[in-house]
Amino acid sequence: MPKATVERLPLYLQCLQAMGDVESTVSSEELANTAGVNSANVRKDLSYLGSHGVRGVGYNRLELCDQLRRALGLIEKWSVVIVGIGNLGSALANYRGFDASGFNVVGLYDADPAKRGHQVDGHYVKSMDDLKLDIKEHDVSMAILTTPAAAAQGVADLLIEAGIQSILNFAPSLLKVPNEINCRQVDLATELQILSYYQAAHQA
Amino acid sequence: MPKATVERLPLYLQCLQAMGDVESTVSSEELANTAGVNSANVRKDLSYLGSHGVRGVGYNRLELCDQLRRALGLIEKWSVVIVGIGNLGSALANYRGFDASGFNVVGLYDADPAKRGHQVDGHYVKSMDDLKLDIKEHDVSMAILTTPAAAAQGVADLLIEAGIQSILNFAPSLLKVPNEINCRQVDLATELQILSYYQAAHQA
DNA sequence: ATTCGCTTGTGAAACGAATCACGATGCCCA
DNA sequence: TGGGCATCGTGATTCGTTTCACAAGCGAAT
Repeated sequence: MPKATVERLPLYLQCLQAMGDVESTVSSEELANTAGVNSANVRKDLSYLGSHGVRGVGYNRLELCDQLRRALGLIEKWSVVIVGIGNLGSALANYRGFDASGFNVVGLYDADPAKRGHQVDGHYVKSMDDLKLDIKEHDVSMAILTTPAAAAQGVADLLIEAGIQSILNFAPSLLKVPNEINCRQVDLATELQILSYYQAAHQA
Repeated sequence: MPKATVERLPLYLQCLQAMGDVESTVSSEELANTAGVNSANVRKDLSYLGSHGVRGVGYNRLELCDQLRRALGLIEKWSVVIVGIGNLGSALANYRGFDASGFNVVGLYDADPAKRGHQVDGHYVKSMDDLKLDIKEHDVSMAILTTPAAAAQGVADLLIEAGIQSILNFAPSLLKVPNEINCRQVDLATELQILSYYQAAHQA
């Protein structure tokens, strides 16, 4: 499945869920409009799912949701840890959107002893020493990294050693990870900078 | 300038800044390694800046930083408002990375009266009623949206009416905006879902 | 002054993704 | 039962981006 397609599947899922229960069937055209893409693109994307829409009618909404969830691996509930419980880490720990889509935050960790014992969203913040054992014990495969940039690589190495397979990194620093580890970088300042470019260009 | 290039410029800037003051000159190869891209790609990207590296030597690090900042429009200091002061909004208000790259958070707004008067990072949370006037008065051109999904479109419309030109939207809902408005969508759950896909695929 | 090694800048080629265009197909209704 | 309409699935095309490959240029050393 093309990378570009994979990155659109969550969008489709979101759009379908937002449609409410009114419509039992959607056309590629409809979905394309709400998702802001070309309808042929939608059809091609969905065709990778082995999805079978019905010609003349469209796709069954609930069935399509199901297929998307299955394709995205959202059938199983993934366990996630968050490392770095600053402002952003706390916010993510409290974020309800994760649970809603099949992710289960099972532990919060921070290197700063002052943070320990504090409770965030019903979880006690634990020490980095607990990290490795917890990951192995609870079969955690995903981690969210919200440490300062300087600490990110070290923590990533630790996580990988403990058996983590996917990392979502919010620290503004590029991680060096082995090929078999999935890693995505989200940088808030970067996003603003991109906007800044277009805005500056627009004014010129 | 190609879209793909624009999205890499902040990365280059980040890499160059992280290099410390040791090196006064960098080759495309070096920068490519730290940024995780192909060196020819780096050179082509930089060539759009009208940058002139020196053959046999490389690029002057500081000069290149400067050129990147100029290209990205980071010379002028942008004023930013944050709307929706929940967990994520508060975290972003406290985030130091924005100031560091030329953005200045000038106001926080929330529809919930219970939030008013609370202070976050030295700013009082204000009412939505103040939003429009503040934007016009202080010539604010960028907004960060961290409201619940259901409120996002309404707030976006309000912001645009008030003269905002760029929106960074963290709400998990796609915004309909006029063409001339720059809008970027960052969805945390989406990111995890993409990771989920690759991880599930990897295990199969 | 000449040679050598390194690095840039860029045309050309390869690749991947988006879009177009249309045949194929299923549903509804007369 | 047949015709018409709506929509899918997909080959062909176009577009944008990445990568390759190499000539041109600069600096250092001899």
